[in-house]
Amino acid sequence: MPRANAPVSTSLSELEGGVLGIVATKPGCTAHAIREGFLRSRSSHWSGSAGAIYPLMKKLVSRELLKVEESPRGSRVRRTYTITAAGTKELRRWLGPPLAAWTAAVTYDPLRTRMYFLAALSPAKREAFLSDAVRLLESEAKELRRELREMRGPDAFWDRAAQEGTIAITEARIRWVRKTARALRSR
Amino acid sequence: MPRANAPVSTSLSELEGGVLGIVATKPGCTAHAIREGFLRSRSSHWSGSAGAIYPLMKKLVSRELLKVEESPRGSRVRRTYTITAAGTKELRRWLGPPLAAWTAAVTYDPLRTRMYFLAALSPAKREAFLSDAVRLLESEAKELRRELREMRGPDAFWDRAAQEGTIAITEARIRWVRKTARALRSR
DNA sequence: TCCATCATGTAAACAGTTACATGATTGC
DNA sequence: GCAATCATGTAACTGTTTACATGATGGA
Repeated sequence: MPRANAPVSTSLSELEGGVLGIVATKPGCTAHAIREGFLRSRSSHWSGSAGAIYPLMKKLVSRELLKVEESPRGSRVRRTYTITAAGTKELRRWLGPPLAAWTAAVTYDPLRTRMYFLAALSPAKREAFLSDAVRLLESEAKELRRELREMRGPDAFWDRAAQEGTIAITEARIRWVRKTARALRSR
Repeated sequence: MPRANAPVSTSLSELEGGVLGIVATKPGCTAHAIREGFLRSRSSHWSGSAGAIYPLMKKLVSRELLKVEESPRGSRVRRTYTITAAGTKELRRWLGPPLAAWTAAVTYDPLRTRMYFLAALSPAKREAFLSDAVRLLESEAKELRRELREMRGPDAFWDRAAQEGTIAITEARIRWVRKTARALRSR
């Protein structure tokens, strides 16, 4: 049985919340611009694939969380999006407070997942794994710091705050891998 | 057109690598036991749903990365798994070195995702968001430290190392949110 | 005898990726 | 005129979740 038209208040998924947030901060943006944001992001979590974004925009419009303005562009249409009052309400609900406990839970880290199983490698490979990890993390941190330096102006307060989070966590990962390497050598 | 039987060397997905690693460290385990591990884990990344694990075990057996032993249990069969030589090889390849750059990339953090959009909240709600986040992160850290204390013995070296990673990152998140709250107040 | 736990699985739905396909606009 | 970029979309596929369904074993 298909669910009745627009169940109104199923809570937002992470991608939906993120897209709604982007539109809220960049009113009048296109789906393409939203994609670009995901594509440029250093997080590998979402690809920003067209197949994810375009259908999602339609869905958010049909749920009346976004409104769309269509301007003709030859045989095509250019669509720009703005958040509605209902959309802002849903965005705020998604943001919290209150925050769901899982939002603070341990996050997925492919390096950590692999760490559990390093016993399967030879001692030499383990060392190489750890130094490889440090090298990659350091280049990541460097790039993140460079990005931070380019975020200027009072409007960028929350962007900078978030970026400082990525840096803090990357630096914590570096210290952690280094510490593990030391512990391994002095075992 | 279905792809030709067992393409042998498509590289492992994260879940496949993880399952292979678990079987390598717990030879003779059941699919059920692997599920339990995911279900108990504090990371919300995988649910450990039966619909993910059971078909995956079959796939890994058909790729000859795992071998299965079947023992009758009434009208059912109990299946225990062991890693094969080919499985160990694939596991090592998945673990690295060399590590792919994306394994060190910024990880997904629902708190950070929300942080980008806090301008959409009232000042009071922002403060509440941040203190809520700290509270949740601290209870997470406490639980993680408790788990660490229970990991004893020389066999648990890598489990402890990974757990120390979760703690280090959670503590970094706490400092980051606290710092953001301070910056916000003195803006 | 009954309950908790161990154990195995499937079917439908869903979210997101990959790969493809196309057109419009702007600047050189 | 041509290339880069802006822009919109679809179809097939894949990997997961959700929800359901069932049976065996061991201990109180």
